[in-house]
Amino acid sequence: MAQKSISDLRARILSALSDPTRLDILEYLSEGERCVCEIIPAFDRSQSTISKHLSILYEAGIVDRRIDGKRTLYRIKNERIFDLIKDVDAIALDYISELSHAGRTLEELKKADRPQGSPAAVR
Amino acid sequence: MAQKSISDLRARILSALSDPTRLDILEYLSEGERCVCEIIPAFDRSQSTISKHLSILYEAGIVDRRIDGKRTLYRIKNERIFDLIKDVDAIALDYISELSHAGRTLEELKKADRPQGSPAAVR
DNA sequence: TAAATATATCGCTTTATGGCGATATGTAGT
DNA sequence: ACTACATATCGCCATAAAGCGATATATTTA
Repeated sequence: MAQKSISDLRARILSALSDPTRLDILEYLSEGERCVCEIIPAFDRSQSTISKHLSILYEAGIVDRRIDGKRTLYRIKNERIFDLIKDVDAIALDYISELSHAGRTLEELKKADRPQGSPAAVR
Repeated sequence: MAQKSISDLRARILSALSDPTRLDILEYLSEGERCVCEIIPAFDRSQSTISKHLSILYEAGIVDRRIDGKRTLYRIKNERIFDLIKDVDAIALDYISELSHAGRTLEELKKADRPQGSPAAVR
């Protein structure tokens, strides 16, 4: 059988994190458990695309899910994912300060980049 | 112009990290600055492939490089990359313990997965 | 049980990625 | 200037990934 190295495992998790939409979904889920029906309208992507992204995050062990009636609820599995993202930002900051990206700071980028609407009640 | 979000920037860095060979290169560089001519023989990949991987790490702002005579020396730019990898491991550990991957632990995987030779002096 | 709702999966297209050998570029030594 | 060495880049191929609409599956409500 194919020997799976720790680097393969790490790369699998990091691949799951290497997409902007999935990173946005994780930030969205940082506010708490949400059903797919709430996540879809918060992003400018088709239902099938969002479902796929959620599956990828699930299979990488980054989020967990449970079924409640006809809904499926997703949640962050390990809060440490946000520490990881902070480390990414620290590296991004090096990058930005170096290139002086039109004077934009990481904070400015953060503000300019929220998903299209906050979690709303779903009846 | 295309608006670059913080998620795009994060994804760019995370994409650079989402390959096992590049992760191995980073571990190799954790021991200190190394020239390409040392890195190549430590990995089972062609010269062009290693050079490409190094460029990807460089362009993502993860490693830095300097030219010394006919050599190019690469080094880790921000040690925080290793904190990031520790966070990945914490998530990987969840994943492993859950699936009980044939009883293998992360530590066992680490031991089984070293590059093929330690940095050696290059004259 | 029929209709509505929620989600996952399939099939497809387009684009990105990793790999390689060959070639180009640049530096050092002869 | 010529040769060897070190590294980057090019062109190509094979595979993976992201996107979508259509369809399948499961659950609730009528």
